[in-house]
Amino acid sequence: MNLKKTTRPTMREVASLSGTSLKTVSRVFNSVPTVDPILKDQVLKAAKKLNYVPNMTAGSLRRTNGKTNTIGILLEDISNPFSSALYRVYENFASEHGYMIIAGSLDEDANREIELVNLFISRRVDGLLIAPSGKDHAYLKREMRNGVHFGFIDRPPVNFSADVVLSTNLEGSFEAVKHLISFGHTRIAYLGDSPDIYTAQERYAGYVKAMKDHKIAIDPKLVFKGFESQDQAVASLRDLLKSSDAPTAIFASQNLLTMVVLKALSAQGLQRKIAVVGFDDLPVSELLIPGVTLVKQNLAEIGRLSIEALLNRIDGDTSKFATTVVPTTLIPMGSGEIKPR
Amino acid sequence: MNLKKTTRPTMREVASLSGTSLKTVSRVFNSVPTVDPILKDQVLKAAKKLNYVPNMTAGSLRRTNGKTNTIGILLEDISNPFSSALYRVYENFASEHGYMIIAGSLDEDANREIELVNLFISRRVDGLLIAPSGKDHAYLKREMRNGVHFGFIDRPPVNFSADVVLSTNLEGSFEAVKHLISFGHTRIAYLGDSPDIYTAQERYAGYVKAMKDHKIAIDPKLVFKGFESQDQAVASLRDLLKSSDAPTAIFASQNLLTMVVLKALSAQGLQRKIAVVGFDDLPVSELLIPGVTLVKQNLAEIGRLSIEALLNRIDGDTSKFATTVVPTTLIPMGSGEIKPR
DNA sequence: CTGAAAGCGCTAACAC
DNA sequence: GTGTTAGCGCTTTCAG
Repeated sequence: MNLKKTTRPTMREVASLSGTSLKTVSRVFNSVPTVDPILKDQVLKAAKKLNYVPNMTAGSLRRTNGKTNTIGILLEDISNPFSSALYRVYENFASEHGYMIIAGSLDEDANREIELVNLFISRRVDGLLIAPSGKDHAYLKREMRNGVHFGFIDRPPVNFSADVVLSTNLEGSFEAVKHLISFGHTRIAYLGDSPDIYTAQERYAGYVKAMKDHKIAIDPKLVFKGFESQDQAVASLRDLLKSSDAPTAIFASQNLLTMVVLKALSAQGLQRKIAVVGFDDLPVSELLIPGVTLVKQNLAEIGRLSIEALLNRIDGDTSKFATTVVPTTLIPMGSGEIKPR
Repeated sequence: MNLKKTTRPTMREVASLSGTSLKTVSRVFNSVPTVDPILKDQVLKAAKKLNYVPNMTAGSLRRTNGKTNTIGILLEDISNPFSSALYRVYENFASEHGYMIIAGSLDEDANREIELVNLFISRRVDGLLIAPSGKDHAYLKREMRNGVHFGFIDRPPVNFSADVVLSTNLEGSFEAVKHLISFGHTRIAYLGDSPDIYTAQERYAGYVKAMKDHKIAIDPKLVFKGFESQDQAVASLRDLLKSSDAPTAIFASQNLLTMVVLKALSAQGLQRKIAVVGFDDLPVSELLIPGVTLVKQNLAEIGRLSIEALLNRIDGDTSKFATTVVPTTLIPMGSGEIKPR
């Protein structure tokens, strides 16, 4: 086996081919204006001939501020539309501002969060944007002291301070349930994730508040938090719909759960009988009959605000940390406007 | 303004705190087995105390093979389910094998492809996996000579040789159209992307072959290639459905187009009258009534095969480049089994 | 089994 | 305006 030393050209080789010095080549590639146009031309020609591409990682090693122009993004699951839409916002923004993104999926695993934070720090990211799975972020304090910048999205950090961008989870749920109540419903089921999860807590609180505000007692038989699996959710819902306790309306506090509800209803031919409002966007919701009334988060705005704040921090902004709340929007499409029988 | 020299600890500091040498610390963090357990312990303690995280980018600078353990992925659009599903396959595989992924979206832009290839090479990726937008990949030859490895997915490269993983585009379309024919259809519309795009060409060829095999003449009025926009597609389709030339079945060769078809049909109450088969998966297709018959690509397999091949190349595999074809699967769900009136 | 010296490709500092 | 020297944080020799 021969050593496979990469034959990729270096700045030094460009320098010697162009008859200039290493430093002049460096100046040319860093767009330093005070370079003789003639030399610059020679350098560029030599670089082209050798197919030279600067080594950014070597550069940032010596660079004063040590910046790598890389930011790490930790999302729930990049294959899910919520995360991938955010990813795309970050990708576009980063690319416009000369940054590169590295991203990873956490899958609600607190250990994975710590692993990926370390992995990304070993690549010396300038900052990290996190939709957290962990329940304690004190471990990030040391990293922050070491110069890494942080921003949180979707859920706030615990035992740690940083910029945060959230949706109006409570208010959005409140609005959804109030919407159902305004059509005459009182038996409104709630489907949500485990109360471990911040957003699930908030959304449940919105449901409770709407019910209380309208003096409607909450029937515990209509409240579901944290199914074990999608199949179990479908089964529970099927049983509920067949029972004499069946609700006349359902609030599904998350897109996968909305899907479960829609499947269960259409399996029993109830999609025009029982009202549904879902939290989060749903692909092709407008193709369904009736259309699905949804409370949508403004992902473009969440993405923009969070990365803007992070890049400002990296650029030296030392103002107080801020929590920004981005409004959700209820969009009536039919399923949420069905009246009780 | 004070210099914000990052105070992040270095190997040297860990060495001096642990009373060992730089090299011993290096050995510990590289899991070299021949280190005195006592020294190792001291090093680990010191590292923990200082919150030391090794700098991988500095390491790969000096490392013999120059490997960065990073691979770049160029996809069509990470916010689209096809790309994000692939991304997730790569993320998992890479993470299991000690690699990191950096990814970007091309949006059918050939220049963006070149830009991102250069950007990723400036980060010294070990290899690049590309779902290409460009129509000429001769420019990659120099990079390959410089030691970068390449793999292509979804579409083959042009004027360049590398490993390729494709779906059975032609065969999948052929099967879809044959399926419609078997239910008695002869007026079958084709909706596809611009023939510039490899997959669109292949899928159209599958349509043509199925029609020819069954001696059905193709009516040019039923063939649509490359709409300008989604709105234009909806409008064209609406006009067609109202005209006397209306088809009895539609083959939509891509998921966005399938959505357009379903919208147009449901707007006119035709979803139970006109048969539809779509290429590619469609989120929540099973919620629709009727269910949507689809030709699905095996993304998990495409992802696995392509990254496996790439990592093998990086590890020194110099065997002949291979093109691997992954079968599609037709899944009857209702919409494709409607008979002509 | 351990450590000192050299140097990866680049930028910073300071001459010239 | 340009070049030289040093050195970023690490791994590689190679000598102990």
